[in-house]
Amino acid sequence: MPVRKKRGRMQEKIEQFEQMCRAAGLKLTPQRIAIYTELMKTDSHPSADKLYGRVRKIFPRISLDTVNRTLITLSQIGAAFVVEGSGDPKRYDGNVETHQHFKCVNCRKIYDFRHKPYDNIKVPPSIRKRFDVLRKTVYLEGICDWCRRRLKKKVRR
Amino acid sequence: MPVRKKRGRMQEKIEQFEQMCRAAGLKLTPQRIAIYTELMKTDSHPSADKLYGRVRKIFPRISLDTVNRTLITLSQIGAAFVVEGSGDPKRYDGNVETHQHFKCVNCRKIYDFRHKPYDNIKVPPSIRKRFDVLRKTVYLEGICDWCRRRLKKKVRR
DNA sequence: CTCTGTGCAAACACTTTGCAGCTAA
DNA sequence: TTAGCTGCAAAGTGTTTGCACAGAG
Repeated sequence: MPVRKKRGRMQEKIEQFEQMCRAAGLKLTPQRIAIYTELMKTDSHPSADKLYGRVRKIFPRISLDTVNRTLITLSQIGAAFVVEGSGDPKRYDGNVETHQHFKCVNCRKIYDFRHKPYDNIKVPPSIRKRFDVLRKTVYLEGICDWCRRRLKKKVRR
Repeated sequence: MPVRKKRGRMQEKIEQFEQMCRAAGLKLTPQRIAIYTELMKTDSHPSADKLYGRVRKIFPRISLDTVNRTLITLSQIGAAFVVEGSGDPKRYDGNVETHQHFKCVNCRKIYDFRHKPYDNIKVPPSIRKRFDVLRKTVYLEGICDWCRRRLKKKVRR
């Protein structure tokens, strides 16, 4: 894979990102672009702090807060997302029988559900060979009925 | 459902728990049993702090640290588990195309993978009716090959 | 009696918020 | 010009650790 092509793809992504920002009425600050670029350059699912370390090499005066706020913004416009579940304090489940979770991103409540077809999800061989899989689950995220009703009432923020 | 039966099931669970503790060489302290009991009484996936609040009604002198440590112990012997992903700082993913995650519980690294059959997971109607599902994914957890090799070397801690 | 488990206190890690000044549009 | 964004500082929230004593086995 020629470097040429790689650089081209990144350029393309950044242009798309700029469009997303404009569409959402967001300003294109150099910090924002730098954070987005660094996030796109890795597949290691970095935390805000990790990214901060990388972006700082280019922008020594950037603050961690900006990184944090920018990442929240990115996930709001769909340019990135928060890895499932991360960011919550540890939560425990005493039900060790097979079941799945739906988590409301608004109120953070977790609803249990059981759906038979999910019980027998097959782990692909490529994974099974490389890793010891201890747990597998289907994870759904969204807005729960209770929040949906509440959010509708205060439509215009 | 008669109270009789409910109490019976709880009793049964606690006895099983006591056996698990003995099998693991753990002492049966009243605090441990109280924490386990409270966790079993709910399906709300409480955090350590939430449980602390409840257990304290019975054990006013218990400390939050004990609750934290006990919950870790419970998940180590398989009497409970940590809800997927929770407990990590927020981590971000810039790859918005469909893919899945495997997370190593030891080093916390998250590996991307793509498994076509997982792309078209059908959300059960009961969920679709109640909730707005914004994201669905299969989540795998275990030990990665790198950690497995390292862990084997220091077998007897 | 012994060694695990507990409570306390302090340190640590991560995130959020308010504010004043800066800057992209 | 001006709304949105940034950097700084401080506070908030959750977790971890070291230590001395207590209590289960």
